[in-house]
This record gives sequence, C-alpha cells and structure tokens, in this order.
Amino acid sequence: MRATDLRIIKTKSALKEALTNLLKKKALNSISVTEICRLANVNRGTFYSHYGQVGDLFEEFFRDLMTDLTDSYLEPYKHVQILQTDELNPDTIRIFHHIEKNSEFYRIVFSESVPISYYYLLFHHVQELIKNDMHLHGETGVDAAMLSAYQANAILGVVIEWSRQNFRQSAAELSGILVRILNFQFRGMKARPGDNGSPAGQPGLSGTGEHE
Amino acid sequence: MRATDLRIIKTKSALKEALTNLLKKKALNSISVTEICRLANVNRGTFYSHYGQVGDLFEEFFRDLMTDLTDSYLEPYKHVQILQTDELNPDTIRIFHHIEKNSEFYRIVFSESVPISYYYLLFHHVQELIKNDMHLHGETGVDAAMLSAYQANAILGVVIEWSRQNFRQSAAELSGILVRILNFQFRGMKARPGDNGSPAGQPGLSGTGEHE
DNA sequence: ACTTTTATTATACAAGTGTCCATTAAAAAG
DNA sequence: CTTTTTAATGGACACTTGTATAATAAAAGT
Repeated sequence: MRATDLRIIKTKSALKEALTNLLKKKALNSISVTEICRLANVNRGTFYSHYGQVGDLFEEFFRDLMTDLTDSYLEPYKHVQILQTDELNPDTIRIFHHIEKNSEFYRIVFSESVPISYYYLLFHHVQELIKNDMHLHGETGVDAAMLSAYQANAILGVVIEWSRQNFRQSAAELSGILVRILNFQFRGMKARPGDNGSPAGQPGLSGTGEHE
Repeated sequence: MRATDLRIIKTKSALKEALTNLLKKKALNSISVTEICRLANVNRGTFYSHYGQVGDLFEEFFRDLMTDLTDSYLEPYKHVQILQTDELNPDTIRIFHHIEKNSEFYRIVFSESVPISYYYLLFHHVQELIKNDMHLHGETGVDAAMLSAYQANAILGVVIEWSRQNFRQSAAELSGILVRILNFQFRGMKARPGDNGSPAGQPGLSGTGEHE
C-alpha cells in the first residue's frame, strides 16, 4: 500500500474534489459518504478503505491549514521587542489574518452541528504554539498546560465571537479589539505617572512579555 | 399537545431514563434512536414526534445544568469586595465545583466526537453571565461581546485542559491554578512598594474589578 | 513485455434513518 | 360515564451505513 500508487492518488483527489464542491452547497454534517462517492465516481467500498467517515476526509484539509497557522503565528514574535500594549501594530496579530484568509473553511469548523474534534485540533495547535513560546522565555512558575490552555482558548473565544458575527470585522479591526481587551485587563497599572515599566507584553496572547 | 399530557410525560421520562442508562456503557455518538426506543419500550415514531435526533434528547439534560451553573456563578460575586488576586479564596470559584459535581456529564460534553453545539451552549451561557456582570459595573469602553467572549472562553480553556487530564485535580486545586494564572498575567504590577491599589479584581474571569 | 501485486469494483447483507399513515388506546373535556 | 381529542403504535417505504468477498483491472516490479 505505497502512498505513491497512482490509483490511490487519483481516488483521494477525486473524493476531495467532490467534498469541496458539496461543501459549497450544504453543511458538512448533512453530506453522506454515498453522496461523495456518487459525485466522485468512486466505489463506496473504496472510500471506506481510505477513510472511516466523511469527517476523516475533511480532516485532511485541516492538516494543511495548521501548517499555515504555525507560519502565521511565528511571524509577529520576530518583532516582540518593540511591542507595547498601548501601540500594538494591528498587523502584528497574524493569526486573525490567517483565519480571515481561510474564513470559508473556518465557517465550517465553527458551525453548530460539526463535531468538536476540529475545534480541539485548532485549540491544541494554538496551545502548543503558545507553550513553545513560553519555554523560550524561561520558567513561569505556573502550570504550563493550564496557562497555555487559558491563553489559547481566550483568543479562540474572540474568534468564535467573530465567526458568530459572520466575520464582519476585518482582521485588522479584530487586532485592534484585542489590543483594547488587553489594555482593559491591565487598566489598573497604566496611566500612573512615573510607572512606565513594560506592562507584561502580550499576556493575553502568550503571556510571555519581554521583562524579567 | 398540552405539555402536561400524562402520556407525553411518561414517554419522555422513559426515553431519558433509557439514554441515561446507555450513556453509562457507551459514547453518545454511538447510541442510536432505535436502541433508546428498544430500551424505553417506546415506538420509534413516537421518539421522532418529540425529538429530531438523539442529541435533542441529550440537550434537555443540559438545560437543567445551565440553571445550576447560573447559581454557582453568581455566588462568588457576593463576596467580590474582599477579593484580592493574591489571596483569592479557592472556594470562591464555584464554577469549578459545578463542573466537578457534574463531571460525569461534562466528560461527555467535552468528548471528541460530540457536536460542538453543546460546547456553544456552555460558552454562550458563561458569556452571558459575564456580560450581565459587566453591565453592573458600568461601561468598559471595550466591545462587550468580544470582551466577554475572551474571558468566558479563557476559563473554559482551563476546563478543557482539566477534562483532558481526566479531572484529576480537585475543584479547589483548579481555583488555585487559576489564581496563579491571573497573578502571572499581572506580575508586572504587584510587589511594587507604595502601589497597593486594587489590581483590577478578577479580570481573567469577568474583567470587572471593584475599583473606579 | 510479462508476471506479480494490490487498489478498485460489483454485489450483497443486516442494521439504522427519517418519514408516512391508518389503527388503537389513553387521557382530557363535557 | 360518555364523548372528543390526540398521543402512541405497528407496519411500510426508500434510503444510508458499515462490512465482507469474489472478480476485475490498473499499477509496480522484474
């Protein structure tokens, strides 16, 4: 069962193409294996020799996106030194751009009757990105799994709300909103004369600022 | 179709009882309508006259829990005046106790192949609780929907991680972990002599402290 | 080009799904 | 207690699901 067998490649891409087309017209959870195979001209038994269910086929799209997300995430931290909560460059939060770019896809991931497993894929991916980032900045004294879970899901909360509002804001606007949220959380410490010490960078995002 | 018709009450409770028993032995997504009806001695057509799918029956359990969650949530804010990020009474965060008490149920809600809609029910409920709480404390200058989404999902991120670790910590321990996370986020502003001003209460939770 | 390997097909099966309708029986209304 | 209302039943329908197996055909290996 070499993965390079031409027959396998042909079958799989036919199935993916069929699913892509069906997703333009109906919800993921209402698409049947039979339907995909009919459209792809592939025997139903062949489908089951490659995938267990419709979702497994959909998941293959997901893997590619997660790679792109990694790239989107790492970018802003190249400029982490110049970040100030007050003047965060809206373009910095690339994660919103990544989602905006693929909003067609994320619309499905966040839709009601889809299994939560896709959300978990996204969540765990962001969590890992944050956790890796934390290690770069040394020990925090806080349970790393819990802290990263808190921070990752906080961002995704904003994204969920964004998708619930049909992605009507631009990614740049979303970044602005996030900045205001972070500022609000830290409102106790700013605007205090003679107290201009770097206020923990982007704690809402990775929690790993540039100080200490 | 008065909701008080004895036949309806009898049928519905028989179906619920059957589902409850089945859930002790197998996953929600692997339980069929046929199976429930067989166990409940209810005609399959009768099931469909009340519910559209197995999930709709499960959702009825959920409604009750959300009421209990409201009670659990409101409790700690009766003591909000005495809250300090440094010495937050672990018992204060009742939401963890609520989940611990019903962990049997939440284990299902957070399990992989279940639809994300249940998570949304929980998320939106917590979001509303936080939003109401925000209004009590006046305008924030931040998009209320986005801020509450951020804060609600942050807490749920910790809960997801908790369930992923099979709820091995106690609710009290979880509260302690949350306190440490919040302290970490605010580490830039504490231990600064002569700067003992209430540090924004519980921003990670509701973001509405007691100052201003 | 020929042989070997194996992915794909056609077909069949038992089981579940969602929907419909005529019949039955239990509850509500008088 | 009798009548009226309507929930529940039993049976049937076309359809999807997941699995299995022998036959076919396309690719890989020599």
